[in-house]
Amino acid sequence: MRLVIARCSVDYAGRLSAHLPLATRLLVVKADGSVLVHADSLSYKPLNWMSPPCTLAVIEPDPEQAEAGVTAIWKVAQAKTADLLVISIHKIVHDTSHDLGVDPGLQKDGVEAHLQRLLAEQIELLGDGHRLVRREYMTAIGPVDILATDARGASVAVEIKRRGDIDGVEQLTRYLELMNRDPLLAPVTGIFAAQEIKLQARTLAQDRGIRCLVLDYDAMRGLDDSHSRLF
Amino acid sequence: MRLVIARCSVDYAGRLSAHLPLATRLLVVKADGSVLVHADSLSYKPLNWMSPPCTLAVIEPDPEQAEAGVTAIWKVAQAKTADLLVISIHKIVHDTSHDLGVDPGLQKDGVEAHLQRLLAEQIELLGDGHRLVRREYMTAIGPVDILATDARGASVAVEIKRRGDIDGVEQLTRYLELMNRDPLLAPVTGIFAAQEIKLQARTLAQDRGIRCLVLDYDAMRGLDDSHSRLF
DNA sequence: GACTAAATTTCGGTA
DNA sequence: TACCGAAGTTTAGTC
Repeated sequence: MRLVIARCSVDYAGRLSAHLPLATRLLVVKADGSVLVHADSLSYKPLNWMSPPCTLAVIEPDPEQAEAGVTAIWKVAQAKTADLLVISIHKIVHDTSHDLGVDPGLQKDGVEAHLQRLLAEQIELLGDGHRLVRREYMTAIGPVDILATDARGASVAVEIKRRGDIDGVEQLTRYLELMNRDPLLAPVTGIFAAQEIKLQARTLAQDRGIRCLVLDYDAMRGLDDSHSRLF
Repeated sequence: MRLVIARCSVDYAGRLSAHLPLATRLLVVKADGSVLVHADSLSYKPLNWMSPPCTLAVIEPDPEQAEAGVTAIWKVAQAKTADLLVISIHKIVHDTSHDLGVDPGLQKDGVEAHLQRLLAEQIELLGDGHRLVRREYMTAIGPVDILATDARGASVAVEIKRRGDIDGVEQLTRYLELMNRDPLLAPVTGIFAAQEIKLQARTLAQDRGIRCLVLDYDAMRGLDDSHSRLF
């Protein structure tokens, strides 16, 4: 990610035409090539931007532009459409680059990861006497969201979804088949936990002996002490 | 505007709850207090943000949080609603502040400023023999968008709007009254130019002897050589 | 100032 | 993959 603070004017031509007069603004060039133009106030939305995929070309100003004080021109072109963003830079005040790496669980994370953490903390929601073994229990075909034990000490594998669909039941079924081959774990029973469980998924789960558990996100959030400690 | 690159986790509670796991991200604190959390990819939209009016408080982590590696906690609270954004900072990689000043014509500008520039370049659109005197001609009550002369050398004041409304006619009327008191300028006639002129505005203008001119933005843009030079 | 409709809408889920 | 609808919607224009 490259951060530039520069005195510049901006022209955008695409689905609409827009022009921003000369002023000092923040220019952000992200790793995927997208460009954001931000002012120092008014909302989270950039004044102008270019969405990926796009390419940035830095070109020299022509004599007339140079005469007007332009030191460099950034041309940001959309790869798929004809959209074009032109930033005429007069003076660069700040220019740094940073390697941020890939953001983890960018969208997958959110409610589902939160639900997993909450259920791990409130493991008794699975039933009296249940105890947490660990979250993200690794198997050969991927991590099981939660591994626990029931009141009798038998293993319980929990698959968590925001919306409980057939796919989730199939996924849990694969885990259970694999885990039940492990003599140290077997017998392993399954719990399919979600905020909302579709009828087809519920039917399939019950047919396979998998218990269904509907999670009340708001109630769980209210009980979460680490949450109430933060807020 | 303050730019911080930090390894952090983020929690938001408001109209929804969201959690972002630990990762390196860009934090932008704008002059109006608003805060943006950006990742290094995927769209112009921040991962999380807080809209103004809001207040930022930096607090010390409690022992348990410090043990987990948290060095500082930013609490960003919305002034009007109960929305709260909590950024748990583990490590600050970069931290700079910059005075950007107020962005000029933030929304007023856009098409209108572009129209003004285009009309100044294509002053013959006012009629044969017209010549540009200057843009943003200063008067005691504010700048007239364009001052020109007609074929006979008489002064012409032009008020430009994107959408021609009653207000714009009133504004031009005030300028004309003032300018016609100046013996060096008088007599000054008025032209009300806009992409679209409302019937009421047109009627009022004609009643006051002000000529109406509908501008074809796309056609003017196509004729603008500085525009075709940029794009 | 409240309401309505568009947005360079974006973003997610569903068929 | 295309369509449909919500969004922490935001934003601009109308009444």
